[in-house]
Amino acid sequence: MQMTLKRRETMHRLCGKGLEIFNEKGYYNTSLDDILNELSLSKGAFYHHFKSKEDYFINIVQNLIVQKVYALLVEPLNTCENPLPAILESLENALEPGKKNEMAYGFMLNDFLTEFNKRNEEISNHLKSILSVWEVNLVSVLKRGKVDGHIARHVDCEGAATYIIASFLGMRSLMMDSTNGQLKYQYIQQLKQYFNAIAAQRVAA
Amino acid sequence: MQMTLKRRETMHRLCGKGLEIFNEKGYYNTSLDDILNELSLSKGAFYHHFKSKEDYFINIVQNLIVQKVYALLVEPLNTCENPLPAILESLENALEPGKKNEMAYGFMLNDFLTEFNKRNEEISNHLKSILSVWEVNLVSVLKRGKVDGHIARHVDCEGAATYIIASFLGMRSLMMDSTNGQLKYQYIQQLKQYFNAIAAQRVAA
DNA sequence: AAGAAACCAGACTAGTGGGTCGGTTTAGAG
DNA sequence: CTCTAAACCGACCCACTAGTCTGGTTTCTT
Repeated sequence: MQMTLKRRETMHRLCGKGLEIFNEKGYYNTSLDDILNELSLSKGAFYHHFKSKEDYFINIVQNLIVQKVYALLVEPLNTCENPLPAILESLENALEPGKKNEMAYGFMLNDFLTEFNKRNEEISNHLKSILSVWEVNLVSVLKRGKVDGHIARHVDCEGAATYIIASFLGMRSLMMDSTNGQLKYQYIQQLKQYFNAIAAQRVAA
Repeated sequence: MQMTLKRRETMHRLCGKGLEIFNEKGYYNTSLDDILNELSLSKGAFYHHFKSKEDYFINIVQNLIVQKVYALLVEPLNTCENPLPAILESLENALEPGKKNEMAYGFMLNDFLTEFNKRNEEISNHLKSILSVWEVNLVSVLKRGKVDGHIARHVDCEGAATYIIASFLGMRSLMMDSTNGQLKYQYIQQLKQYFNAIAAQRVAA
């Protein structure tokens, strides 16, 4: 099955570079040749592995993007401590500029969501389902926090999750330009204020 | 100078319909013919009035979009009361589905911002400057609220403004699909929580 | 060794969409 | 009524890009 290995390797290279360039320039503003030239591959190679540009991108979404969201935004939530600081840390980390040349700034979710929204329903649905996974996990973690007495009982966990996601996506829109260092700091600070408001009151005595 | 009137009228029709369709389908996903057909105008007519598609859109931004942002998000802030409810109301109103067929959902700012971000720096800058106007006004209103004792003294007004804008932009991303009625409600509720956190404590007695 | 299957090169097709250009209509001034 | 200039028309041009096709090369199987 050596051929399968070769296949996997080429597809992997294609997906990796694809995500990189799509993230950089946007999906519709990137031609296949842009990617192919960069990898010294040809149209023939590409269409041997993927049946269309759309199929290709869905592949990228379901492999690479899903993984990233899990690693950055879902798994860090599973600490047994107070969920609020855990959420805060995951968001802060996700907004971090990429180490070295890697994907930066909580990457792309908002960008792709917006780009495909009015253009390609199928891809749009894939992306939304990723968001949905994140949301579900956020909600469940918040609810657990309520049970554990870290979050006030009156809090609407679904609403809170939606709100957190919205603010995060919005920050990505604002951080697109260069002057960003303090934006992230400001965001985290204000989020803390909000978290204070939904945290259980620690009544001393 | 009747000709100038004719000119203005045609340009006005073009801009209005343009904003409508661009908002609906996105700028790059809308061809000039899409708009021209709708108005029964020709390429020739278009290029008689605008020097390019880009020039055309900048025109739309600087006339129509600026106006809408002012009307919906800036002017409502100028009440002499507590700024927090005023902000809340302006956001709620801006997220309202358009009456009749008008532009809906706090319209387009986030969408266009994202669409042009990696594509057209000039337009991108125009849009950012609109955001900036909103931000400046938010900050000044917040600061006034601090002076008037409605907002806690420790609050970072710039940070708060950024945060409010981010959450608003993010909501737009989330509200793109159909199931939205309660999203807005959730958002407003959570925003209230946040506002509670930054409001001056009313110590009774 | 030979044949098949996977892999890849690159010219070509077809469709799209921004922008151009010469000609035609319209409307207001004299 | 004429004459001019602005407004407008629409066929055409050109650059770009997703996707196809043919043919060649490598790699595995038997």
